[in-house]
Amino acid sequence: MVEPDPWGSFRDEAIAWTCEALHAAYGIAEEIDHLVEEPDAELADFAFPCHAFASQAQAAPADIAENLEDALPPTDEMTVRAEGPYLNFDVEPEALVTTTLDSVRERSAGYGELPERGSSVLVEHTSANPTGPLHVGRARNPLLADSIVRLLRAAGHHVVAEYYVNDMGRQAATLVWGAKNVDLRGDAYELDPDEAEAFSFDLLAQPRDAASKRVLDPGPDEAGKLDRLLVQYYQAANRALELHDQGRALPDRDPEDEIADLIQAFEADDEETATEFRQIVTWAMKGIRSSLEDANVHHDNVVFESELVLDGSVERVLADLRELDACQTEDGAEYLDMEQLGVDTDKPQMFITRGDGTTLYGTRDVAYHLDKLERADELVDVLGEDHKLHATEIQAALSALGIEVPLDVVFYNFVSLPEGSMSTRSGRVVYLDDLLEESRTRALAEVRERRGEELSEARMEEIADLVGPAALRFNVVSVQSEKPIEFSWEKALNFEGSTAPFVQYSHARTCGILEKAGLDPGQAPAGDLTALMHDSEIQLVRRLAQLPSLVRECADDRKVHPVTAYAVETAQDLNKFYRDCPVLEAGSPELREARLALVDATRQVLANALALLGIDAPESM
RNA sequence: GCGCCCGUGGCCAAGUCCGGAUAUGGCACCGGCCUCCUAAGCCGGUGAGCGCGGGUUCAAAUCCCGCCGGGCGCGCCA
Repeated sequence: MVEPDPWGSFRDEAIAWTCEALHAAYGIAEEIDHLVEEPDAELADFAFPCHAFASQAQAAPADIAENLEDALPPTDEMTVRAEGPYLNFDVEPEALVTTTLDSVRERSAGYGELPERGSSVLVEHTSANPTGPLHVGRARNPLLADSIVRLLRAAGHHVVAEYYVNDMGRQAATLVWGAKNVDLRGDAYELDPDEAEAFSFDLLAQPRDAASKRVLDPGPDEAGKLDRLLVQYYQAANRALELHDQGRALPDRDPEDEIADLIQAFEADDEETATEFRQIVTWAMKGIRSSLEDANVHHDNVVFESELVLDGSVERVLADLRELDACQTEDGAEYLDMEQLGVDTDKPQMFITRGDGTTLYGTRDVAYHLDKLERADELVDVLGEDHKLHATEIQAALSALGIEVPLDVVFYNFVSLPEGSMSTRSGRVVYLDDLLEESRTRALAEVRERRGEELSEARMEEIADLVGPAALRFNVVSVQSEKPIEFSWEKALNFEGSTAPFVQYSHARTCGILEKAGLDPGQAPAGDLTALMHDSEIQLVRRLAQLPSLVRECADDRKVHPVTAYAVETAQDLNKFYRDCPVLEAGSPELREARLALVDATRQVLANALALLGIDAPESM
């Protein structure tokens, strides 16, 4: 049985020894896990700063370090030395190399994965309103969350990724209203001259003309990617609402009322209305899911909020919420008094029904969380930071119902444009599709320039398909999720430095070496590894050893940016090794074999790290 | 106005949760490296003391307080 987590096992050992020595020398018995550091590689693998115990031990930190060193038995796994106030540990190269490379070889694609934890986690993510294509601002959600899902799976959880479709709210209703009432051909409507330019849509008294029919009953080839068409109806509907408010359009109608009527009819399960919503939402979702597939993001399950309303779940939750003392009424609408629930928020009232009796997003989301809870042990929601208040509200509502939900919410900041945040409604957006397409095109140009003479056109296109979307994904996900990102085409399409293409390229190099050695990936012989002694070799192995620990940390903290850093660092270490240590022309057959094993292991680790990011590793590029 | 998040070389990020050894990468810039396993690469160099001001501590980019700048929120929207 190989060690699944080489670095973690050495670290645990260093901690255990330090504890023992601390106890033996000073009678101190304390948890010191958090004190043990991993400083720069030249300094030590693990370090224990002794300052913390100076007063307890009644000794200078440097003396403590000396005493601890003396108290520790020598082993062939790790060396220990006192250096000033630090007790430094170095894993013996031989132990490091054999433990690590054996583990990688044995576990191959599973290297990095941790033992089953037996708990199930339901990760809800993306859940963008089905009103149009995914834009880059929101796309941070699926890109981030899909990697969190992969990390949790690697960490041994059973994970379900779910998309919650808000098909019954005002946004969806606005789109439906638009699809039924707006003609996008845009000629005859009378407006101020400057308005006409901004709003070139024709609002029709008659629903379902040619254009809206196209939405409600599209031809076979339009059904695939209808989100881009639909969003125009959504934008037009919003524009109509705005103009109507200003008294400049639809003087004898009230779009707002008509939208409210749609919601009421849907909640009352009016068949025709339900069909319209379902159809339009399904088309929008088809477009969104196809974009997600292009970005290699997967959901295991899609839940429509209307299901929860129509099957009575929301009604049952509502009944329970009404029982609460905190539930009060204002103008016929019901709300929960947050202060009474002991929650200090910006909004003291959490409305759970409208005056017309229809429910609100928050109410339905409470029901949805209860539903999720029946299907998993732990919940993770990935939400934009604009949902922070909403998240506290539903958690407050849930705990008011006496349900402690093991819910972890991961917030992210939006990707914005230099001129401000992206907005579907206004059309100030960069769509994910366009960016993916652009990235692919750019990648193809790059491959052609570099390898145009050697590779076939088909192969170059394959590579571009792997590299373009990967560059984008890597880029978005390499920044800590709570930091804002300002979008720039230049950065998004950069293929040098800390990027996916650099990591992929390094992976391709390992494959190139193996190929020249006549070996298939994963087939390097398990020879005598003790020949690996060069600093660059050891540093590379050290890096490989760390993947499982990284997975544990990232999965537990639900963060993915350290994985991108790790992938880049591994590639950098590989490139240094590549520079310093000839493989095919190594000095001896033993060394050559050992280096081939290291190359093969690195190939595997790079591929595994990229897999956590939803990125495929090409064998050549 | 109130609440939450962010503020690190010219630019972009890591490090901040759990305070410790000369602050780590990338882009850009300057200078080198393709008779040698793919130059989407490698080596060297210039450049920050971590928004500002206090405080705690043997020790602060990391903790506390105040301020400034940016984002988000404060809907019978989602």
